[in-house]
Amino acid sequence: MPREGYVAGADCSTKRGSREGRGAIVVLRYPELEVVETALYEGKVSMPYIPGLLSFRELPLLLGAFEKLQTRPHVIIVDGNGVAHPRGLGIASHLGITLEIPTIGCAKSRLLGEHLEPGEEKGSTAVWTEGDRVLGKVVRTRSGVKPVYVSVGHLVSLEEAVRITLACTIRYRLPEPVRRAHMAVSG
DNA sequence: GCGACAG
DNA sequence: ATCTTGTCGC
Repeated sequence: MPREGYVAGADCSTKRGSREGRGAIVVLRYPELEVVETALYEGKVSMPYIPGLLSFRELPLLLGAFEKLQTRPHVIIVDGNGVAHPRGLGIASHLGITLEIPTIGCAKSRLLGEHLEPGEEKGSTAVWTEGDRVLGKVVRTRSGVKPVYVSVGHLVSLEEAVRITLACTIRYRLPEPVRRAHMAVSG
């Protein structure tokens, strides 16, 4: 990720009791964080949600949204995990490998592993591990608010992942790119 | 058998 | 993820 460029956020939503799903990728100018493009895709999901198999359900929706995108982002922050996965292949990593674009995993809750509670101050982090393996970092993006789980997706270091995540977070818990993508699929 | 479990 | 009212706090 250059000092300046395009950061994107990716997220999905699905209707309950239906196979209808939506995937969105929103591109923002970095470091200004102004939205420059929003791509929304609607399609059917073919799998139920099963912990560890999220990609089978949501990756097609994200790829559908990406195909509509005109701007090629330098990095994509995905709502979900990267290498912090039972097989080391969460949806963020899967998307990055498929597109050959750097990605970061940013989950709202823990799929596996252990960690200490990060400090209450914005910017505080705690190492997130599974046995001897480092899964990522638990990051406090806002003071006094539940932290997010950041992990390497693809072609980015954990340090860069955390740095970019914090640089993209202004006044909400979730980094702007992911928050905008969430708004696009649900709001 | 019991508890955990991204979205 | 989705359902779903009021409520606590800046």
